[in-house]
Order: sequence, then structure tokens, then C-alpha cells
Amino acid sequence: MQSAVRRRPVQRRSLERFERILDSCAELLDEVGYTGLTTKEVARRAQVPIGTLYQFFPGIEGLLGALAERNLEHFVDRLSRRVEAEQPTHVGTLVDLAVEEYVAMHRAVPGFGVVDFGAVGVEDHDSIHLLDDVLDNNSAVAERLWTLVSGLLAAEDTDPAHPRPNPRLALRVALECADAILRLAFRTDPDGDPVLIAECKRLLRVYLA
Amino acid sequence: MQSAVRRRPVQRRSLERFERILDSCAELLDEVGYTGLTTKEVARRAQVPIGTLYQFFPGIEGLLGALAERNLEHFVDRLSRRVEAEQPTHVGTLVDLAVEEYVAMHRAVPGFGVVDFGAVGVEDHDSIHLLDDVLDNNSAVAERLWTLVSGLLAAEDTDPAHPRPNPRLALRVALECADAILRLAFRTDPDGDPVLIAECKRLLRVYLA
DNA sequence: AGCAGAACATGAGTACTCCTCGCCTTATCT
DNA sequence: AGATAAGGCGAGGAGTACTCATGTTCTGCT
Repeated sequence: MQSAVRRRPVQRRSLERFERILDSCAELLDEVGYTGLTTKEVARRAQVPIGTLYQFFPGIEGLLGALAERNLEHFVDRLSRRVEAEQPTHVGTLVDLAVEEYVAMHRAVPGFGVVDFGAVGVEDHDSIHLLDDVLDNNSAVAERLWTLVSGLLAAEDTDPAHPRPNPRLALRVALECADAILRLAFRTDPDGDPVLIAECKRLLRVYLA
Repeated sequence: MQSAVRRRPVQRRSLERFERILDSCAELLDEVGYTGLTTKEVARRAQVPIGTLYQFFPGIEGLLGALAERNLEHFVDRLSRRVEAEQPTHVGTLVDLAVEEYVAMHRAVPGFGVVDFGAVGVEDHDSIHLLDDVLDNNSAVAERLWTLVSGLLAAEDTDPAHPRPNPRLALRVALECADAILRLAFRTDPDGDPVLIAECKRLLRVYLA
């Protein structure tokens, strides 16, 4: 079991190339889609020889994994910032924030609609699990979000007779659903179907209440 | 825009081969996964030369599409039968039936865990939409299920002051979620994590109520 | 029965793809 | 300055998806 990258660059020039490869990959994903992606074209776009690409990434899967990792980092950053700024006091408002940030990234970040946080070529056989060893990708996302929501989830548990049975599980499930619905929203409408986005928020609120 | 098959066999021998190709494809999916699948190996398994495979299917995508189509047909059949047998009177019980049938197929039908009803290489670029021209795969499923659930959904609308806003949309969303959660359940546990399966039912009941 | 045309069968070959590996250059450290 | 590590490179090996020209078998029709 290995990471999504083979060798992380340490010198400045190669670090730039590393990022350029990821950027080109993301752009190409938007243009030709997942199955149309080729390492050769990514390398050409990034203006690096093919060998250099394979210095950093173990292959096309790893490349996508690294992109997903970057996306997740980006997302958690943005969400943390907003949570800190707005200090939501209910699960409902937190949900809205999270959905909005996801939508914003979908619109702004190249390739995000295709790779998301790592749900492309779901390989169960012997391939690497991109973000984490044991957990699958969205579970990794759930873990990262846990610190942001666990407080609120516990605080809102107003009825001590019926405590929330398993908040971690609920978060995990909610995430999976949100991912699915929002993907659908962007499949339906390139800008994200507003009706579906609203419905996503509604479902999450109802479920997590 | 084309169907998932290129030429549908009419003579008996070739019809057997057609089915054998799909069966081999399904088996192989379980063994080597989506990215490990090759047309050559499918053909070898099915004991047909490679050219014959391409007589029927426009390529690997089409092959998977045809498999998904068959799965959907199979699923709708099973569910219709159970609905007719048990005559559920509440949305909740109908949900349970649907989830149980889905789980049963996951356990019994080779390849079902990988292709589902068609959510593998989601191609947005220029590839065929497997089950339908305009809608995506799960939307096609939703349409097929609509006749089974529309009656119940309307009948349970007990509060005329707040009618259910858009039952078709709700079904569409519910389906997307169910698919996501149940896939997760089978990723976690080869037999389908019972906790997640139960949670899936719970979410659907809450959401559709 | 004889025949036209449709359906079916075949696999070598073309045009890709991913990825490796040996050899080279440049940077960093002591 | 010398040694060690990091970075750079692209032709080519191994393997894939898919085509197509050529041949065979079936089916319906007169």
C-alpha cells in the first residue's frame, strides 16, 4: 500500500512542475473526461517529458489520487475558514455552509466535477486506496470533517432520552448522500441545478435532525 | 447517440453467444475489477473471437451499458413481483422491499456490485449515455420505478395543507442516495454492512415521509 | 429446390496506450 | 572540491481497443 505520489519534489523547479502536472490533469479532465485522459497528453500540456510525470506519480490512478487529495485539502481549508467566520450554532446552518462551499468549488476548481475527492475509478481489487490506507475516500473526508461538526452534533442532542445513536455513522452517510445528490445536480446543469442543491440541503437537515 | 448494443442477435446461436459475453463480463468484473477488465479476456472467457464481441457491442463501454440494462430489467422484475405479492400500503414498507431486493441482487448477481445500473465510467464528454438518451442512468431507473411508487406517494399525502412538493424529484433524489449508501455498505462489508443497510432504510423513510 | 440477401464468424493488423529503465545533468551538502 | 542525492529525459517494450476484408451459414421467397 502506497501513497498517491511516488516522490515528492523538494527543489523549487520540480515543485513547480509537480503542480503544473496536476493543473494540466485537472484541465484535461474537464475537456476530455476521465476515460479520455492520457498521461502523454497531461505531460505535453504541463510541458514535461513523460518520464518526469512518472517520477512523481505512480501512474494515472495516482495522479488522480493526488488531485483528489489537493481538492480535499482545499475544501477543508475553505470550510474551516467559513465556519470560523460565521460560527454556526445549528447543524442546519453548518450543512448549508458545507453545501455552498462544495458548490463553489465545483464551479471554480477545474476537474473537481470529475474527481471530486476521489471517487473516479473505484478499484476494489488491488489498487491503492487513494487518500487513505483502510478507509475509502469519502470516509477520509468524513474524518477530516468530524472535528468541525462533532461539537454541534453533540450540543444539539436536546432529548437525553433518545440520544443520537451514532453521529459518526450519520456523518458518513450524510456525506455519501450529499456527494451523490450534488454530483447529480451538476450532471443535470453545468452550473448546478439550484432545485437539487436546495433539496440536498433539505435532506441533510432532515436526516441529521 | 446510440444504444449500448451495436447489433442485437436474432439467430439462436448468436443469441447464446451474446448472453455468454455478458455473463463473462459480469464474472470478470467481480474478479479483476473495472480497470482490470479487457475485451480480449471477456472474449476468451465467453469462447468467442474478439471480432464477434465487437459485432454486438460498440466497445467496452457499451458492453458495460448492456450489462447495466440487463441488471435494471432484472431488478424491476423482481421488485414488481414482490410488490404484487405483498401489496405494501405505506411508503416505508415499499422502501424496505426495494432495499432488500437491491441487497439480494448485490449478493446473487455477478458484477452487480461494480456496474450497478450503470454508474461506472461516468462519461460526460461525448460517449453514449448508456440506458437512455437524455437522462442519466439512475434517472432511467427512477422512471421505471415511478409507476410502482407514485400511487403510494400520492395516497400518503395526508396533510392537504402541505402537499408533497415534487414527488418525482424526491424519488430521483432518494434513489441517488440509496445507491450511494448501499454501495458504501458493500464496500465496507462484502455481504453488505447490516448497520448501513438499516440506516439506508431509515434515511429513505425519513426523507420520503 | 434454388437462390438472393441478410446475418454471422474470424483474427491478423493498426494505432493507439501505459509505464520502465538506463543514462545523463543539475543541485545540495560537508 | 568531491560526493551524494535529486532531477531530467524519451525511445521502446508490453499490452490494449477496435477495424475490416474475407469468408461462411442461415432464412425467406418464388
